[in-house]
Amino acid sequence: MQKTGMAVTGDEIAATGDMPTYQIRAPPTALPQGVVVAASPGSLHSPQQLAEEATRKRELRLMKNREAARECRRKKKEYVTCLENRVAVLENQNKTLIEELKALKDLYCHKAE
DNA sequence: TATCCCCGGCGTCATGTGAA
DNA sequence: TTCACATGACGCCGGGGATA
Repeated sequence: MQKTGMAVTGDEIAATGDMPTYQIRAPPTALPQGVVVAASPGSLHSPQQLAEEATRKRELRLMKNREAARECRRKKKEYVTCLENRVAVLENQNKTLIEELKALKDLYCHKAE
């Protein structure tokens, strides 16, 4: 089973502290190989043809859902990575602010003396 | 080396949701 | 209301580390 390419580059998830705007890929313009477009319902007659049509529809649905599930997992993973990056950024900011506060307190104490 | 356990990825089904 | 798509839940499978 082939893998689809990533829609978002690493740069877009860079730890800037901002939430990235996810780029959703445009839907494929052509059906994958092996998928046969169903004949129009009016051209079906025998029970066998109906059964084949039903099978074709089911396979098409399964294939689309397979792809959708992959894409969904990819996006979820990307989202989690983004959150982890944001956590790291905020932790750094917090550390910096605490140090800054400490420095200001020291300064204030020395001036007060 | 064999076995166990955990984890991540996958396919499928059921269901929610928005658009036509 | 119907349809297509997105996503949560579930079970299965294979890889890799830990242990006897």
